[in-house]
Amino acid sequence: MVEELDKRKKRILQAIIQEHIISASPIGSRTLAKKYSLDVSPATIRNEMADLEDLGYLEQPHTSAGRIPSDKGYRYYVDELIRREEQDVSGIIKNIEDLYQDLQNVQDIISGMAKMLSNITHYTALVSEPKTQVSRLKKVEIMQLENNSLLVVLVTDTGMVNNKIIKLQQSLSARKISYLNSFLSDKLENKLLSELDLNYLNSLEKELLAKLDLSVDLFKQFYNELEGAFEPDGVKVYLGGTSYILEQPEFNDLERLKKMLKLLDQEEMLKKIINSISNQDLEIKIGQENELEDIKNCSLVVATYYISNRAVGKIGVIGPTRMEYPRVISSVDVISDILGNLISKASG
Amino acid sequence: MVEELDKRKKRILQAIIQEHIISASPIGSRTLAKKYSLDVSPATIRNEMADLEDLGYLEQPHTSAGRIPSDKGYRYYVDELIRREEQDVSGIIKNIEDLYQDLQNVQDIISGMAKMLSNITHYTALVSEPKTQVSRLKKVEIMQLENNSLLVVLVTDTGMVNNKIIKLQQSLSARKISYLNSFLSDKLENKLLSELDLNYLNSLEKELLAKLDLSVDLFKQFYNELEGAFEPDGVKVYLGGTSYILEQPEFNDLERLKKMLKLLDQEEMLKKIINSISNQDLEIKIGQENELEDIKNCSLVVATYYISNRAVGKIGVIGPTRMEYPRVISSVDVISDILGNLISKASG
DNA sequence: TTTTAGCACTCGCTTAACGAGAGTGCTAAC
DNA sequence: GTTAGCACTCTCGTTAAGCGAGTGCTAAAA
Repeated sequence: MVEELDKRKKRILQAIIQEHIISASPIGSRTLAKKYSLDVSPATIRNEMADLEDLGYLEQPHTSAGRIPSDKGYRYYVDELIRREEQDVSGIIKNIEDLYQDLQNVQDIISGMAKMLSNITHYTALVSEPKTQVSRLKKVEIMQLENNSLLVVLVTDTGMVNNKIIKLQQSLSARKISYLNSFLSDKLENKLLSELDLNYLNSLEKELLAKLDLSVDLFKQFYNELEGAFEPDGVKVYLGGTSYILEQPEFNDLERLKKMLKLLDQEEMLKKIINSISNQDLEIKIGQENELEDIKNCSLVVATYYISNRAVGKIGVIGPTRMEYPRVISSVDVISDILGNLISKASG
Repeated sequence: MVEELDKRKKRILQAIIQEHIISASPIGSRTLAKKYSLDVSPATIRNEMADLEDLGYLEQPHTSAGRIPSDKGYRYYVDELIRREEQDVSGIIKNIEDLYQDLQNVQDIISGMAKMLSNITHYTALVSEPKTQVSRLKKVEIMQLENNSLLVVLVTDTGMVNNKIIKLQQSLSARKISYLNSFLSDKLENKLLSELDLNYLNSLEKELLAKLDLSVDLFKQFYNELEGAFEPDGVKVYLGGTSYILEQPEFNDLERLKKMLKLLDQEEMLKKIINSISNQDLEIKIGQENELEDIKNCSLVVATYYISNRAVGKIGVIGPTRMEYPRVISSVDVISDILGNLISKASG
């Protein structure tokens, strides 16, 4: 399927894609001959272009228009024609990490990085929260707010803090609360959240009720929260720079624009999108390569970010297939690193 | 300025507005005569329409088009021509409160209500978090996470919970932490957040350092958080149903749509919008009545919501001046009540 | 005095026609 | 294998014509 192209074909394919990325319109043989020193006449280029079209790398919107790259063309470009390290964004970006140093709340860091990534790339950015399944519970604490309301605080080692106010019929003595805290700390802390399943929690409930005279109510609410707060599907997805899609000429069509914006408005959809990406360090999905019907005319560039060597979340951008891949790839790469670092530092 | 209109003029104005709200296009005399039983000929209606235009209630996009309502026309409609209680949405909405009963996190309640309001009205909804200045600090608690990191939890009586992980050079003994907690509880809890100014905090710092051997670091970080978390401008604004503006024909113009979406993409702007609304129970701003240049072609319907009788936040919708005012007004009214109730219960 | 019928006129919108421009594919010569 | 030349195709922007909805005015009717 992936034929080896001769040097001139490569050169021409690359030139067409680069030109198309800039102009967003079909590229003709004359333009190409003028702007790139290919040392052959337009007629020759035309022949080569016809070949590239036969091979599936180019498409013709209609007879007598120039050519545009196909998904396969972009794929070849990304895999073979660009050097990944080419772009040196690191210099510009180096100080971002310092800039965001004092954001110590994970949510703020994530939404900050979503904005940052979209600003750098000028595409819409997507970031998922750290996955809960691979997180450990670092701290469980119950505090009394008023006589019959408690605050439950849960902290994971990925820095996610979750809190809920629980209301009770009865009030609890300070002694009971303190017992409860040490009991829960003992049983829950440093456990993987995936270990805290219904079975385990039920057994805890029994054990606890045997020792302490408590309303069933409390524990039920408590583990509702635990389950709810950290359920796999509950992982939020943050968006940055939605309005950048407005700058893309491919969305000048009102219908397409509407479709896209509606899509980004549904959180369910964002979750699906980001979950459709495998756990590679950096994955690129071009057009039809996407499983989801609605984004088959888009490209995704998504990296996995790490907290203490665990792959916990994803960060990337979504845009038209005509995307500035080299710049975007470097940016996503760098920002994903920074994101991991910032969260690691913040969550100590 | 607000002339009294005779009965027929009122009737005609109302008919034009109602018709325009449905059709989104200029209304002519013939249409009006056909659809509404006004018992006069189109010619008569034309004369009346010309009068209404002279008085400023109607506008003509161009000669030989029908009339559309002016801002003044809508204002008259809202003030004089609709009965506020007319719409009975309460029935449909009654069970929303039950539905959301178990959402006990204030942020979730707010974003849930933003979505709900936008779904009911089919306009974009805006909701601001409870203002911090009028909130009391209900609970301050510092917990040890690891040797040199602490978790600070702040809870207000409006149910807002704020947490931050603080890193220190030294580690603190359990005794010190417990002392710190009772000290801070004593000095900070049940105070209005507006009272906790720099002066007060500085005096606390002195007092504390005198009694306890602490790194200056800790307290500095602590009150950075306190200041930061609850600063007036920090109040977030939640959006719901951005994509509903796509359904409005007035935004079928790509340029206008872009402008609007960019606007809603900037949180700063949303804050300005919602802060431009006075503290009335229900305020309606029609087109030019808005101070902000960018939304002079939009209408806002915004209600204040209350927690234990304090006006703490705002909830409303933004849409084209051609808005279904009666339905929107009732909806905003009802939902603002529900929002207040839900938060009160959750933070109770 | 108010209402109405009649009518000429205006304006926006849609459709069709047309020409310019860009680009192609093919053929034949280099 | 490469290139010049050329007829052909297709899009896009502009112009013109026709339609439809609606108006304002006048003069007659109520």
